Amino acid sequence: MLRMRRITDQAFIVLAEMLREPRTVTTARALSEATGIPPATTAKLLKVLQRNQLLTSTRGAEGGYTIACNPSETSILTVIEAFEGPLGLTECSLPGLIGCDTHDTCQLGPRWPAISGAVREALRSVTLLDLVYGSTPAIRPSHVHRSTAHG
Amino acid sequence: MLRMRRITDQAFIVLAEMLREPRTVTTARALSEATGIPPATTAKLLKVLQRNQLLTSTRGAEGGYTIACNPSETSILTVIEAFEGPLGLTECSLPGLIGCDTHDTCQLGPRWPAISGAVREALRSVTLLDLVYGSTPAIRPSHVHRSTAHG
DNA sequence: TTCATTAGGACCAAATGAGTCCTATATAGG
DNA sequence: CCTATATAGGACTCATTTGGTCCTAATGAA
Repeated sequence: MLRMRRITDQAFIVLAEMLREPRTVTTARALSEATGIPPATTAKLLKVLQRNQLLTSTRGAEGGYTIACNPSETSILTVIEAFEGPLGLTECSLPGLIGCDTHDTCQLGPRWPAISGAVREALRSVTLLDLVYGSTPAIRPSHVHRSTAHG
Repeated sequence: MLRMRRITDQAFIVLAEMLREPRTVTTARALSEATGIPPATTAKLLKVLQRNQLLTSTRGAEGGYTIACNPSETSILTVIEAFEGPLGLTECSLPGLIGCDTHDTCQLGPRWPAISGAVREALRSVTLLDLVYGSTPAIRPSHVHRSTAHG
């Protein structure tokens, strides 16, 4: 399903903080203090990022976390899917899922994957670097409407 | 926040069912039976659609619901926002919201709205008609990758 | 050995969500 | 005017999810 929980949001905040000094080893505690996110939550979220190869970790004294990915090549979709699982708009559109409860009666099977694909693409087109230092517009103007809705 | 609950999914199923015979008045009960969605849930969801001007309702005997929008001009974003509220990727990016808890420390304020905009645009580009009878590709090929992820 | 630090769970309380149900209101038809 | 049929709008319940905490094991530097 299409969702983004608070912890994913917090992961971006932590990543943004880490990207201020890439290559540096930072402890969970330090990141918690820098961002204001509760220590235990910060620790939990860092483990997820580590398990998904976005960070490397070193245990023990002088240990901590380091950015393990190239921020200009890592899309925010990667981060989102690390926390939320594969992004689909509905249960039906999840890859590998054959059918949901109402699958036999429902009419809208075939289109969802295309729509999910479009959303996925929008998220894939934004890198971590864009997110933090939004210099290059990774999103082409034609996709972004600055007009009415979120003015 | 970015999310889509089951009830929104079910709303699309109900809408798809109604679109088979636009202009017809259908009762909640009939729609429930046709789709397999529990009657009370169907009723609830129809009320939301009605309140958002996507359907018109007639009370009393011979009453029911009718499609009130042009399916080829109504985007699925309209339906999603009817149920989920304004679509934003994070709390920060919600229009009108000044700041979240971590706002002062967090680095990624300015970019979120653009990203949300891109997702919103992807959803806005698909109409109800596309969804049900997916004839015209409302999503331009460049946005839809058919390749790896949801094969 | 000791202390700092991550790994990986189990655990809990609060919030959220799906689904139900009840009462009020409106309408067609006899 | 009465009755049966529908929607309107909530309140309510139960299960699940989620944010957050905590505990124990493993690891590494000094």
